[in-house]
Amino acid sequence: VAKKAGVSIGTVSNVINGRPTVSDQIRDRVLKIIRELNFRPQGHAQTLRQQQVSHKCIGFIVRKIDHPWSSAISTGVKHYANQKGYLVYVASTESKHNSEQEIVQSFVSKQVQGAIIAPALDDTVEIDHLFRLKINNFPFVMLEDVHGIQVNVLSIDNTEAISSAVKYLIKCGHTNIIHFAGTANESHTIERINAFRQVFSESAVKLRKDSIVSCGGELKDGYRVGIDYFSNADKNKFPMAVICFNDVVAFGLLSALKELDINVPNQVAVIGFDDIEMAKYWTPSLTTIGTSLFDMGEKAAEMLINIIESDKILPIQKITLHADLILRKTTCKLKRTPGSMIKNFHKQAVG
Amino acid sequence: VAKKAGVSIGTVSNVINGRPTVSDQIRDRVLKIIRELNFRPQGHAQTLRQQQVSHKCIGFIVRKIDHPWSSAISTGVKHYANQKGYLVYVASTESKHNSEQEIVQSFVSKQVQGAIIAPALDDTVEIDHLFRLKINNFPFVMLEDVHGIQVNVLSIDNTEAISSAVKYLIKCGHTNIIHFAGTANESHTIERINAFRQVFSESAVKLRKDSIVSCGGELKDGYRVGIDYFSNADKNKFPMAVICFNDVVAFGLLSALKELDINVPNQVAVIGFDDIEMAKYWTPSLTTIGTSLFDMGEKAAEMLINIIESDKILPIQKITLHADLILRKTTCKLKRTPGSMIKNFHKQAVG
DNA sequence: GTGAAAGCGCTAACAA
DNA sequence: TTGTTAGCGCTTTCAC
Repeated sequence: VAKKAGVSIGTVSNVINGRPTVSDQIRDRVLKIIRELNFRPQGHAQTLRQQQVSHKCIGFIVRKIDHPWSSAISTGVKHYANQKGYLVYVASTESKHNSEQEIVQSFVSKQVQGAIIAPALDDTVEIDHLFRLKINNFPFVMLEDVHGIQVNVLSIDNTEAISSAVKYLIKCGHTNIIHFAGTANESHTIERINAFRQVFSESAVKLRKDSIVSCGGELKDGYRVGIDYFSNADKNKFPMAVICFNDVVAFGLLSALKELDINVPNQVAVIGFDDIEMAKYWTPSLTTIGTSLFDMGEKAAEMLINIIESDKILPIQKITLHADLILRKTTCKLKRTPGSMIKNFHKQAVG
Repeated sequence: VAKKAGVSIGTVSNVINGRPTVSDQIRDRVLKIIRELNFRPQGHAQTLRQQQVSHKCIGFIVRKIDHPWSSAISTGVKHYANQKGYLVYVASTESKHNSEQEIVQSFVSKQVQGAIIAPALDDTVEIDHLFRLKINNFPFVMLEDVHGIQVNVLSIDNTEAISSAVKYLIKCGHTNIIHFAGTANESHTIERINAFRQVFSESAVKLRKDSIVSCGGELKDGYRVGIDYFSNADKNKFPMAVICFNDVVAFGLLSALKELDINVPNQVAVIGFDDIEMAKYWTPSLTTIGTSLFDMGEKAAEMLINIIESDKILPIQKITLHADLILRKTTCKLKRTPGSMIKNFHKQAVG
């Protein structure tokens, strides 16, 4: 290392670690050489030698870091982890599978002690890296179930959630209910679509072929698809109801409906998913389906840290959280029969 | 390690790394022992030995991970970093200073190669850890200037930003302009308050004593303070204008004003700060001050990675970005003189 | 106040 | 196929 450049070797170590047993003269010289060589000590070797329990920390792998869903869960994870003395690193895969593998691998090599993973699933599910983790007894908790391997899972009951939303809409008098679905390939998207289909198969209300609209999971998707769908929409179909893949899609849709002068909730009812903080503050405040994301984060962190701190191997846990329908202002009971509504609202829209 | 438990030692290594030169019988036995002992290999030692350039990665230290400002910048950071083959870890300090120190230290020990830091500043600014970084030639870029040390900085021109907003409001005919200020101790908060004061000192319009309202930086702060302030507000003071610390505070305020049936922008004009994505989609869409946060993230990552990849020490860089006023629907030119407005709007509010 | 040497846990190359 | 050994870059102990 920098020893050749100036003097000895243990001395350099003493300088770097600010030990007082070094003469000012030598210290200055060493410091100068270090700067000249742009020398950066290797943390790995330091911690290895020091046997320091380095800083305890866990990782959280999300699909999109700028999505409120991720952020809200992060906050819960962090809260619990910090209590237990762990730092949290958040890394985003952008739903790319090889990105997930890289991150996982880097966590292992960096001695991150465990991970919470919102998996980036696509069609060709590769889970080699998860097997590798298991071999290394690397603790991790998934936020979605993964087929083909026994893992710890904390997830949400999408089927029940969608079902309660659809049933509520039907009770309100809606017959024309559609779903703005999320990004293809994501397991939440698929589960929610399936749940949507299933509820209809068990109910008197019919599901139309075009009831499931492929949309995406972001604000701009909701807006774009909202404009596309409703600017050409047959007003005779009103009142309608849209269950959105998540809250931000719902926000985008609400923005589009506002622009098209379509009344919410009377002409079109909107339901979101996740209950992010802003849902309550939006105008009109958003009816949505959700469980406390903060609690979910805390729970995931708790599961993970239990595994980390146990010296025995714990049995696999699979926990499913229930989501509640939270009624706000983007839905309401329809006052009249759909038939009479049509003219009424049409008139209103024109006048 | 696990050698004593079963057989030899290099063999265990071979098993863990899935090398094919191991008999099934031994592999199974070793695997079983590993599981029994809950043995987790040390990534540090592995990478040290392998001299693998481990995965290149950088860290991003934010104050609040669930704040859209952080998320938006993260996205830019990640985009640029990934292009260059770096992973990004995001860690949040919750504005706690010792948390920042811990994270920085853990980055160093984990061989994260550089960091972008949104500093958690409080009154007693401690920057020992930053000095330590400099000694180690650890590359970092700050998103706010720090006194007492020469560091690389990418920041935003708060003074110019606030100034342009105030001037615009005055041009619109506003005379009663207030500021919902952010969290105390944060340098953005202080800079914006100072800028606010300064503009008035240079203008004909007077600043009242109570024009700066301590609020906070979150959605619920904007809502709470909005309700407090305007439910008791003297309607004679209308029209007013509020420059908020950031966009989410503005959202909270808009929600409060809606609840209080106060018209935006005619009775109260609102300006945000940051121009986060939702600002455009909110109803009414939010007038705000901002620079592209995505670009800012990219720029910060670019600065950082340049430093990392240079074998020489680069000169300190300080870059200030300009923020533009983005006019949307929460502000407008006032049509009449303030005097005549009062009765007019009062009537409207009652009717 | 400074230098030499041992050894952290692991992998890779080689010997058995 | 398995066991043995050197050595990654650093810190630390102990002579000097």
